[in-house]
This record gives sequence, structure tokens and C-alpha cells, in this order.
Amino acid sequence: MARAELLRQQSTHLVLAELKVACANCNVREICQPAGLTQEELDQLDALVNVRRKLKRGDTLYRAGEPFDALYAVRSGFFKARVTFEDGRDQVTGFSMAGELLGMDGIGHGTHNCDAVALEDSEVCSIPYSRLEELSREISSLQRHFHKLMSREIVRESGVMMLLGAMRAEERIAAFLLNLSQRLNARGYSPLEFNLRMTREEIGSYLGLKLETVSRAFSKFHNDGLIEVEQKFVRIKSIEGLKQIYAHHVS
Amino acid sequence: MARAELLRQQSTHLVLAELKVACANCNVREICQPAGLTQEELDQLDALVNVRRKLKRGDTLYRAGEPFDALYAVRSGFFKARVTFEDGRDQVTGFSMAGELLGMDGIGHGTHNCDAVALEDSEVCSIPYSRLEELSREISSLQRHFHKLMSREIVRESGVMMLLGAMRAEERIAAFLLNLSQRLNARGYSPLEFNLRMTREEIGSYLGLKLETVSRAFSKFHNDGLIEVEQKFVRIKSIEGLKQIYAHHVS
DNA sequence: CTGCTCAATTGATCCATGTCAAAACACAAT
DNA sequence: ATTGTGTTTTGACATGGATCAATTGAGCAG
Repeated sequence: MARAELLRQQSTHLVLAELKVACANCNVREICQPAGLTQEELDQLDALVNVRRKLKRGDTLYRAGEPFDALYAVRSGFFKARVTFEDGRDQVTGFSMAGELLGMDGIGHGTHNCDAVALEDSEVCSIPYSRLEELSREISSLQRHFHKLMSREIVRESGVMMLLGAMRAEERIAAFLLNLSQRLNARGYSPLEFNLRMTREEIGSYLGLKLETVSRAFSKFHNDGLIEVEQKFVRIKSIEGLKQIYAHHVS
Repeated sequence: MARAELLRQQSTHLVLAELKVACANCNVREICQPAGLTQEELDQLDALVNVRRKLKRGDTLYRAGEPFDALYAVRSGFFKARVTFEDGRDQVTGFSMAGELLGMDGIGHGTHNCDAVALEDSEVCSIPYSRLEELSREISSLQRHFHKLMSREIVRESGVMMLLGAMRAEERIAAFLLNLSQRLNARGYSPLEFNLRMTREEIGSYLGLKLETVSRAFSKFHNDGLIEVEQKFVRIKSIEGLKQIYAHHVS
């Protein structure tokens, strides 16, 4: 093994050790910290979330068909979930940012249903599912919290069905930008200026559109003064304007 | 109160009493009977699933915005789930038949996210959510089973996203028929002959298509000898033919 | 800096599905 | 049977977004 490689690994170990902080101090509170836990319960939770894993851009966290045994809390970075069809067609079914939970699709049949791919260098905490089950039998607020997260995923997906089934291209893209903005805001980032982590093609796949259509919509919103776009950078200049894109629909 | 009305109510009570059978004997096993329960656990389950409710065609089991407090197991009949938009547009997000579970969308935010409407006279068992939570802390196979059902709903929805985002009209409709056929089969009904409970418009809404497009696809499949359709009646003549509709896609 | 590759933009054209309209049909109430 | 209402089918036409193609730009390796 090359000396540089060895050094890199050692330094990685060092970094991992530093990052092995308690869940109680984790900035990704929403997942692993349902309100109202005792100190003892917090310690149990800490023991549950045992492994932290780093991924480079392009790495897959898991693939469709692989056995399921853990959920993943995104600590930093950005992921896409992708379902592939028999004939090779695929579709992006969601994007996950820091503070969100990944992998709940695997519980139902014991194998993952989609690929989770890092869109930038990322870090996750893995949460062994069998231990989550045990612990949530003991800590009812954890149980309740976990059920809520599953249910919200169901609701999120029916929102996407609405996008895909009932909205036109520009409405979908306006809704996409607003959703991204709102989630970034909830995580403490600027809701008005951000860098897209995904390509136009990935946005298109998620929204059931071709990349050219996504690009054209961005250009149109830009010309209409609703946003500024330059490559991956987006600045939203009029939240209201974007909302009107799909509010102003006449049926 | 009119005499006829009184009589009707009394007779309803009678029917309810008759139907108050134990979960152990219920034909809707998949929901309320995770494998391997002891007699005591079965009795507990029995007490959990307390209220049976009858709905006439067109009745809503619950509406978006109403407080959530129970899940519903469909004992007989057929439902659609529908999400309505601010501007009045709506979309069917799913169909549920006997043996399936309804209402998991409500857990996340404590209010229902969609309307559940009976498409024919139906009967459901209501399962108070707070008691389901309690009981699933005690009976781990119930807990596991419930988690699976939630997860499968997530997987189902990402399948629909695939339909809506990546498949063409005829592919969507072929997939829809095959899915219906497979679910009917799992419930012990004929997978090759059945009556649709929903209109072309409802199918279209679910699949992101207009009713005319649905009708044309049915006619085309009929002419191609894949199915027979006459109004609501469908006979599938070639499962393989339907599968090839979306397998034969060249990308 | 140069060349390479991949992402994004923009224009021109095409086509799958939507839209509009009319007729046939089914079912329920009277 | 008659009438009314909602569903389905079918045809003619319109259009939003896909497709095809060319160009520009960004990021990266050498």
C-alpha cells in the first residue's frame, strides 16, 4: 500500500473519531431526537446509532435488491433515490439532504427497493433496524416519532404523484424550487440562494420531464425576473411569483 | 324520528352484531393477523379492532384535514384515495380493496392528507391508532407487521411515480390492469375477469391521463385481442400480451 | 494554456396526448 | 316506456413537451 494512501486512511480514522459525537450534540436533531427523552434514553439512542459512514460523490449508499438492515440519517451531503426498471429506464424518486432519513423503502420486503446515490461527498449515520425496533418498543416517543417519519414519506410521495399527474412542466419546476427552498430553510440554510446538487437531467427525471424542458423553464423564470440561475447556482427573487405559477392555473 | 328510520337503525344494529366476529376468523387476515400470535395476543388484537363501519357508495370514510385517530382495514368493498389541490384540481392517489389498510397518511401530521371515498358499498374495521401503538410495543410481530405495511405503501407509491414519470399512456394502463389483476388474485378473486369499480375518469386521474385516453387504450387492447372490455367488465385474454406492452419499450 | 468531457442552453420540428364535440349507451327515477 | 343524468366511445383538431441537433460553457487532467 502506498504511503500516501496509508496516511490518508489514518487521517480518515482521526476525523471519524472526532465526529463520533453523541446524538445529543448532533446537528441532525430531527431524526434521532424525539422530544422529551430522559438521559438514560438518550444514552440508549446513542448506542443505537453506531456507525458513521462517509461517501464520496457518486458512491451508492445501497442498491435496489440488496438486503435491508439499517436506516440512514444524512448528517451532511445530498442524495438521490433512484428506481430502475427492467428495461433500463430509471426514475429519480427523491432527493435527501442533511437531517433527512433514508432507507424506509427496505422494511417492507427486506430488500432495498431503490438505489441511494450521493450527489456530493456525504456522511450518514446508520441505524440498525432491528435495534431501532427493539428500542422503539421501550421508548414510546421514539416509536411515535419513527411512525411519523414513515407516514410523512408516504405523504411526500403522494405530493409527488400530484406533481407528476396533475401539473404542467413549469408548475412542477416552480413547486420543486419552492420545496427545495423550504427544506433548506428548515435546516438553517438560506432559502433564497443555494447551489443545486443535481443536474438538469436528474431534476427532469424526478419531475417526469426532459432535461431540455427543465432548462427552458429555468431560463423563462430567469427572464421573468423570478429567479437568477447560473449553472448550479440559484437565487430566488420572488417566492410569490413562483407560487403564482401554479396558483394561477385556470381549470 | 320516522318509524322506517328506526327500523332501519335497529336492523343495522343487528347486522353489526352478527359481523362482530373475532379477528381470528376474519377473512381479511393480512392486516390484523401477523403470524405466530398466541391466543392471548389474538384476544388483545380482537379488542383493538373494535368498531366496524359500513359505508354506502359515495360516502367518505375520512376527509383531508380531519383529525386522524384510526386506521381502517377494508373488510369488503372498494375505495379511492384522493388529494385535492388549492385550486380545485384533484388526483386519485390510490385504490384500496378488501384486505388492504387505509389511513396511514394521517400519522405524520395528525390530520388526514387525503379523502377516502367508497366506490361501492363497503365495510371497514377501524383500528384506533393510539391503541395500535400500545399493542405493537407489546407484540413485536405486530409491530414488525405494521412497519412492513407502512413501508410497502412507500414502495407502492414510488411505483406509481415510475408509472407517472417514465411510462407512456398505454404502458400505464397495461400496468394498471396487471396490478389490479394481481391484487384480485391475491385476495382469492379471479385475476382474469373482474368488474372495475371506478370510472375511466378515476383511472385517468390515477394514471395522469384524460378519460378519453384511457378509453382509447382499452379499445386498442380490445382490438388487439389482449382484453375484452364492456363498460366496467374486463376479461384479460393475454397477461403476456399486456406485459409486453411495457416490456417491449425501446429506449 | 490545451484539449477533453460532460452539462447546459437554445432553436427547429414532431408527435403523443389533451381538448372539444357529438353520439351511443347504461342506469335510475317516475 | 319515458325522461334525465352520467359514462363511455369515437372523431377531428390543437398543443405542450419530446426529440433532434448545434453551440456554448465549465471543470478537470495533463
